[in-house]
Amino acid sequence: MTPTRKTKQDVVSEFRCSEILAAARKVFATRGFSEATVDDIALSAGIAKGTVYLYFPSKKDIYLAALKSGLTDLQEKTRATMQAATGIRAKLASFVRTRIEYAEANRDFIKIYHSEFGNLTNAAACDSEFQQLYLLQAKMLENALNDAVDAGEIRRVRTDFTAFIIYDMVRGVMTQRLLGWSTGAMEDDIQLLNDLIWKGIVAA
Amino acid sequence: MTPTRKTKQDVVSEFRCSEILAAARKVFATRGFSEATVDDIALSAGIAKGTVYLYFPSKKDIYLAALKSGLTDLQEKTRATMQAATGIRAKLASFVRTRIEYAEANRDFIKIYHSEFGNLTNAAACDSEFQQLYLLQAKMLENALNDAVDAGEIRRVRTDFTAFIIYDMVRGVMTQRLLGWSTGAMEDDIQLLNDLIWKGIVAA
Amino acid sequence: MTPTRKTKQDVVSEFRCSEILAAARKVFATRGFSEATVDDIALSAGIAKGTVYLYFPSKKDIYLAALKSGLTDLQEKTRATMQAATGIRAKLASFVRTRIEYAEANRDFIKIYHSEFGNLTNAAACDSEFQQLYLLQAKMLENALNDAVDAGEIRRVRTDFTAFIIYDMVRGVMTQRLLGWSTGAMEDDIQLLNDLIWKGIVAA
Amino acid sequence: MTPTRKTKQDVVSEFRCSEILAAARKVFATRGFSEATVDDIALSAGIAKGTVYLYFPSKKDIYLAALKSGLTDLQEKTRATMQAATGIRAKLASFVRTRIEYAEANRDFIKIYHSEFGNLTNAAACDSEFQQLYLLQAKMLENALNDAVDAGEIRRVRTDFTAFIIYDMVRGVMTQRLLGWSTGAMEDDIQLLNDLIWKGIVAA
DNA sequence: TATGAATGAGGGTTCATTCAT
DNA sequence: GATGAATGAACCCTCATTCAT
Repeated sequence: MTPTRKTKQDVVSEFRCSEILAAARKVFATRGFSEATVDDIALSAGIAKGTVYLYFPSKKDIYLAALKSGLTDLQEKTRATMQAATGIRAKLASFVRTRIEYAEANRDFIKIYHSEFGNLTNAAACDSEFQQLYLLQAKMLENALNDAVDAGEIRRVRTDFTAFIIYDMVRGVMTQRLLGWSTGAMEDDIQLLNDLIWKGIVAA
Repeated sequence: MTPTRKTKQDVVSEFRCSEILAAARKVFATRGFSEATVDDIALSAGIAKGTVYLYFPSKKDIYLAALKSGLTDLQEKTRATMQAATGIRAKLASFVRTRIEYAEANRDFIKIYHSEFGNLTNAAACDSEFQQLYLLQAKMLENALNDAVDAGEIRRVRTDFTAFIIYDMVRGVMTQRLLGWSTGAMEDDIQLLNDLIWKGIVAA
Repeated sequence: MTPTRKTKQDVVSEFRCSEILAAARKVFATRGFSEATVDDIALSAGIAKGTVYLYFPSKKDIYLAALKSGLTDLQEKTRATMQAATGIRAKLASFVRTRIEYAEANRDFIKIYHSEFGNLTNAAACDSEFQQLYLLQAKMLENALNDAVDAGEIRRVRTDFTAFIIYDMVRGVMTQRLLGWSTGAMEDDIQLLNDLIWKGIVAA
Repeated sequence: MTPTRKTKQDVVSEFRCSEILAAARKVFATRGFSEATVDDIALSAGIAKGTVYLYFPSKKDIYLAALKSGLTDLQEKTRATMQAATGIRAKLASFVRTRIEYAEANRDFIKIYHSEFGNLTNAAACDSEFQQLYLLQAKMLENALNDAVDAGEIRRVRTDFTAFIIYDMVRGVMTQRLLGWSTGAMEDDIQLLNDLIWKGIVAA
């Protein structure tokens, strides 16, 4: 009936791809790109090495696909929840909560994500599309901040700069929690982070 | 009791080491650890590959030494300026300024530093002493915050958590500037960052 | 005694075989044995890779079959036209014309043929039946030459040696024409080659 | 004294290169390019695989170097003896003798040479400089023939075509002898070949 | 019979490390 | 100490062959 029906082949193929990507995320998260071998990934996915190459043309492509799929997913979830929220305070809270919850549920991806972010200054990454994907994350915040400034909700600040800083605050909390450095419950961390973003360090 | 007088050999040896480390920082910053070769480093240092191994037992050790020396340096400079400052606001401002100025002057090191920080969750880094070195950075902040809370300078917050967040805000600005993403002058960035740390996003 | 009647299966099977061999000749001629993949051949034959293995047990066997079928064909055509000719001069002319025309019409096969001939000294080819097939080609010439010597048509020479040389002269012209190195029309080349075989270089 | 004195390094380096090339010729002659492995060559040269890559950037380059050095050598020897000979008959005899003796003394190289010649029609070889090197061989003959025609020593023929044919006659004899197909002594083969080139098949 | 996804052995190449000079 | 040639382990990727459907 529906014209774009997936064939059984497509379903199997997609399944294999996602299996490989899941295995890849685990391996890359543990070993990093360079230390990970394609054999590791294949083994972890329970398939033979050659099979991996039926679905991805190179190790680098596996890595990028793993990164991109997670990045797109996170990006979309963030966008959706921010859009659903009303007012800058709620929007910022949505940004914070969505991402910290996502990190909790996708630890392997977040490790790769942050690792790659740390390497953003390498020659290899500089001309890649990934800088753009990263910038996009901050841009969402910036747009929300711009609207809030226009609406008089918050004071006038350099919104691009502020957006990055909020982005980094959230990233830092993700890392703390990933490494088990945070002593608090996730809800406490979220609330405190919201608080700091909103009120700053100083006493009210 | 003979004081630890440096022999001429020691001086030459130290000089070679620092030359190699400087070259290594440049190479690692450009290529990343895995893509960098010992030949690259030797070439950049103007010596032969074998000579490198007279001063460092392995490539990994060069990397760690480059990281450690920079980290210790940054740590010490931060500590000193914070100690010289009076009051939490001044201390935080010292933390911010010292680090952002350091990043501006030591771009190669900061690239390695941030790259490694991104990989902190890798198996390789997990059991290393480097987690401790990173934690130490935040600990300085935490201590200052604790003092300030005790003195009633700022409201009572989870100081460990807050310290990390401030640390990450500063790290984020370093990255922005390193990548040329920041549109402002360094002084403006420093001031705005101080402002945001102190007052938060919302209008005062 | 039932004659060897071909079943429908046999016909289909033979057809598939010849299709695969035709595709194989094209691919092997273009890429050479090692660079050609079974996938290339299957694709060129318009069938799936697995299907190839229903008709040939291995890549090497496809190659040998392609070589052998062409070789047998060429051999038979050469034999027939030489037999039909009367007198050594006419027989040699038949040999020359048949082969050069065949090369013109079966470029793919000739490429493989000459390539394999060049590899005749390789360990792989040495113990094969192909040396015999090659020798057979020259043997036809040798027999004709022997008859001519016996009949007093030509002077007494080492006919085995001479046969090889004539064989090589023809092969050389095939190659020239295949590579587009010959500046003349085919008929001119044939005539001149006959001339040189018969009269040698020196002026009559 | 002489400014372009070879350092010891250079001598050792050249020696290694020639050792590797000698080993490569043996291996390539036995197995052919594709079946030969770099390990085979290294083993045959008595060095480690990695060492090969200190002297040649790739397997292909080893092959081409082996081919080129032999080809240049053969070319130069042929040129020199032809130049020293007076009259077309002597020049042709020089061409024949030089090459057949060379083949006898450099069997490994000749195997590669003829194998490569057989592959000349492959896509890979078509745009290479090697076609030119091959053409050069025939060109020497062609020039000599042109001079002879001008001097009235021989009848007027298409000298380019004739040159190729003589070239192929010699090549054929080389192959015969390499394969042990020739029943005669080398001197006999040389004389008979000269004879056939000069007088043709027919009785004088 | 036909398919094409899956396999895994094999090879070219790199590069950290060693060691004779 | 300084050198850089030599080593060989390790890894990415290819592709002939198999086999479940």
